[in-house]
Amino acid sequence: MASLTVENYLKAILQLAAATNSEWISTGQLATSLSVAPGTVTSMLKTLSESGLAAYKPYEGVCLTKAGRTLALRVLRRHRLLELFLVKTLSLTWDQVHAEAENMEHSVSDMLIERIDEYLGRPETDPHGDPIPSADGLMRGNATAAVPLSTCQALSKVRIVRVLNQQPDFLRYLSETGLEPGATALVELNSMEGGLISAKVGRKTVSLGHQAAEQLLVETVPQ
Amino acid sequence: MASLTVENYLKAILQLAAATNSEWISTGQLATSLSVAPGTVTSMLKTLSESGLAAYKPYEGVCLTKAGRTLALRVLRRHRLLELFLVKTLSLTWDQVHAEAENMEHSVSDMLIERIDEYLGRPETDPHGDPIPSADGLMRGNATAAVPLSTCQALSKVRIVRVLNQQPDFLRYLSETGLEPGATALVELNSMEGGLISAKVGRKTVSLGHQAAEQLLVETVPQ
DNA sequence: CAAATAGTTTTGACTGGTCAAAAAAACGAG
DNA sequence: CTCGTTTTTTTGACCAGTCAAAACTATTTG
Repeated sequence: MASLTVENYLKAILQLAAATNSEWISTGQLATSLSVAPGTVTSMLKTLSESGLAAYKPYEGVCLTKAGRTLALRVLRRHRLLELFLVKTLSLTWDQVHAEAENMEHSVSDMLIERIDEYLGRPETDPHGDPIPSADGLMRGNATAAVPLSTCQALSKVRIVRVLNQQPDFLRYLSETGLEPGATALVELNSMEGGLISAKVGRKTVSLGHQAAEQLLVETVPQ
Repeated sequence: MASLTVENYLKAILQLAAATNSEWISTGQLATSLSVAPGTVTSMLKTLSESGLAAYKPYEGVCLTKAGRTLALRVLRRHRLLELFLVKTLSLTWDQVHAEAENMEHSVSDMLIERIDEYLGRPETDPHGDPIPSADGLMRGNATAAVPLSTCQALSKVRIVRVLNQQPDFLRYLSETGLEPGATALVELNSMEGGLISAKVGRKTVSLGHQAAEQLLVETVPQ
């Protein structure tokens, strides 16, 4: 059984890889992401390498092996199913569940996760629109052509499908303005120079900085 | 924050104290109950003592302080609310939830427990009939005069209110025979010599050894 | 009451995870 | 290409939790 710590390292590698579009992750990136000293990461990477969960090249970085990737996806699956489960059963808001699931994801059995999956009707995505890896350890779907809101032309009509940033404050702001997964919006302005984008959602117009808009993935809706 | 290990030691002390009706618990009892070497217990007891969670007298044993008792009850509260929550939402059977809650009880926030408590309608007992400590760290109720089934006279009518043993196999056997909390039974025979007790539950008659019957707490029902 | 036994504590050692600080390697700018 | 900066690794240390086995204390029993 992989320890809680190992699970967290694997998950961090997986998510950094996804966020940066590159298999290999540096020691420093991991140290920052896990809030741990660089030396600690180095020693853990050797451990992961020895147990066949990651490939580690000194001074180059680390990359998950098949086994490591599968394990990381299992953790992610637990995390996302737990998030959705808490939202559905206890009506928690989506900004509350991330931290909660972070703790619980290491202490629920496969049996329980299977029951939750069944209860929820085998969902494909969690409350943030993040895809839920399948039980056999594969990251599925994601076939939809989602693009960052920041790249959308004025006058395009879009549906929000995913929010990358999980910070509670940010999520609460999105809730207040109605920019939740599933909602549709009409882009009214996208100004490179001003570094902001405005969209009409419901009857209100919302403006976001580009940095924030990059965190929202949308798909265009035929008008 | 108390570590997972500290929480488990405190909980074990509390439960051994309840099971043996004595404040003071010996090193050996704890070692057995936690499946750990006696020496390990000794060193942990010193730690607990230093952090003011338990009073430790060498060669005598250990006893929870007020603070330790409160913390232990909080863990127990989390455990029992989780059990009930899993039974209610996912229709798990009561023999499945104990092990699951054992793992989860250390990784759920107070906020989540409060929401679960609310969702369940502030229940007083878990699926085994064990009382749920209140949010302010008190073991409540238990005022009902529950006695072991093994002490009941023939012809008395009883309602099962609590099952002390949490072993899945035992619980599954109880389910099969209908001896679950809430069920009523008519004692037909209680033989000291034979060491067994028979009761009619539903339309079937069930026989139990005295040792098993001690694990079932019942209250007598006016006929 | 003394000797045997049962229970407890001490000792020394180990693992997993962590840090700070020193040493080494890689990189980038002139 | 070389010097200085950044990044990474090494080193040595620490803490929590654990064990096995030796030393010790308490209890029972002959």
